[in-house]
Amino acid sequence: MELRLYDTLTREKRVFRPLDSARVRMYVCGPTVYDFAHIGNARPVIVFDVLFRLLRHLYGAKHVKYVRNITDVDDKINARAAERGVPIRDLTEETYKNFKDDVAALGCLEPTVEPRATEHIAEMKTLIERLVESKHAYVAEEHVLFAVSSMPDYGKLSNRSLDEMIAGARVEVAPYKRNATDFVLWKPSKPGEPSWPSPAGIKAPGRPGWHIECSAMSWKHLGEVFDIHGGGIDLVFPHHENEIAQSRCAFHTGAMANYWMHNGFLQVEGEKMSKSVGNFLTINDQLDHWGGSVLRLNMLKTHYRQPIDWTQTNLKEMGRELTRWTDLTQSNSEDDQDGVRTIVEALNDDLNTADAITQLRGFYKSKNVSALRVGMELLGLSTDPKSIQGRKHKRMYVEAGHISITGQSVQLTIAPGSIEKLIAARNSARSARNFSEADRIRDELATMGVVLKDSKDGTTWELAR
RNA sequence: GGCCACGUGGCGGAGUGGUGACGCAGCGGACUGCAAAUCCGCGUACCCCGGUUCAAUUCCGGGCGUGGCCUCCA
Repeated sequence: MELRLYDTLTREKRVFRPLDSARVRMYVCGPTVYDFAHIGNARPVIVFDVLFRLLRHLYGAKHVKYVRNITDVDDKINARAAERGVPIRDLTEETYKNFKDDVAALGCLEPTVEPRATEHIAEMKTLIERLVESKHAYVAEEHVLFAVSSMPDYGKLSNRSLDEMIAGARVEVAPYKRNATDFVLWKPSKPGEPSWPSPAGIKAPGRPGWHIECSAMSWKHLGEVFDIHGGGIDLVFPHHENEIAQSRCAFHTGAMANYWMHNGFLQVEGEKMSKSVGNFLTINDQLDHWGGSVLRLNMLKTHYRQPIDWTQTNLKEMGRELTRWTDLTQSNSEDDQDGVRTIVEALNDDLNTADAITQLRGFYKSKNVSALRVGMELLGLSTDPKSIQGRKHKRMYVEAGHISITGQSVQLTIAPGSIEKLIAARNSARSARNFSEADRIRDELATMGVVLKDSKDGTTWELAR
């Protein structure tokens, strides 16, 4: 089956055909760097990482360009920097670094380019000048505004008409706007706010509006029209709608991107995630409790367009399932391309990761080690057993006769040699049918986190999960 | 209020106009001194009401519920 993707604009699954198969181009809206990214932010990052991996597989790694921007100029950033009394640049750099660490822990490849808004002011101004020249934008009170009425099919992506939007407008309309739905391309900066010389003959220094940066960065790195544009479903309106308006009107094209993909929202324990409810989960915090692969698997077990409920129960379940898989992948195996083919087949159907995971379960059940391993790798899931536990959880691993510990240092209460001695003692008690002594030793080991497994080939042990 | 999604067994979660995916839990069994782990087996679900159809969980309409957007939030 060929790759088919659901396109928000046409509201249907369509066979994916890149404009240029030697250069598949994808743009995804990245974070605004003012605070730790939350678990909801992780969804598009993971989902589009899977798509990136799939496209690399289908078209070759060198033929796919994935651009994910960093928004480092924004009112929330200004506010947070002022609140903390730190320079804006320090805040955005620190936050970006944290984001990068989080995303790497989630098993995501780095995008081909990670452009920053502040490094594309020139491109934004060029776009704004063009829009003003072609009467798609106008200057009013030192702002530049996009004239929505200049674009007949504005609203197509979010499927809303101008009349509806005007009727439904709940915000008070700024007096300098010609039309209630016109949006800001450039606005004046107050003293202390980041500012640049303004375009369109405006004397006062200013800064860009929210939407123009993505039009500028996608243009710079991918061209006027490209293949895929992705992001969270909440960005459909107004952000993506406005990006389309800016780019299409600036370049006089019929489309900005050929496929618009949007991931669904996430809830936490059945409730909307919000700081006031107190269930606001950052990626960083979740990584304390779970390895990145567990978070990733938990995210991918639901199709990307479906809503997802982020719960402890599910995370536990995924942690256990992943443990079984990673344990199995430690055994030797021959290369097996069936695994890749099967997973690609599942993903080709609009990135059906849930089905892909079902296929992995089949590989596990049939003990197809190689297929399981390559399948997991294609989904970006680590096959390393150490990737299960979070940073705060200590787990010991027995490797080549040594015990190694992940996470912070722990007090070793027993050495591997002593474990062997206790097992021997227990086994002699068992052969003497002294089961109370045998069970006592087993319990003693259990309190140290050592779990015994009796098989006909003898007794083995592992650390409690 | 307007627009848009979603509603599947105890839980999670695919999918389909007509043979009950898959995982967890649960139950039964094998193995075991007993466990643990593992393996085998077991489940007639598709929010409600209409309509279309030989046949609907799947299509259409209405209702209810949940969520999202309409305020620079993935």
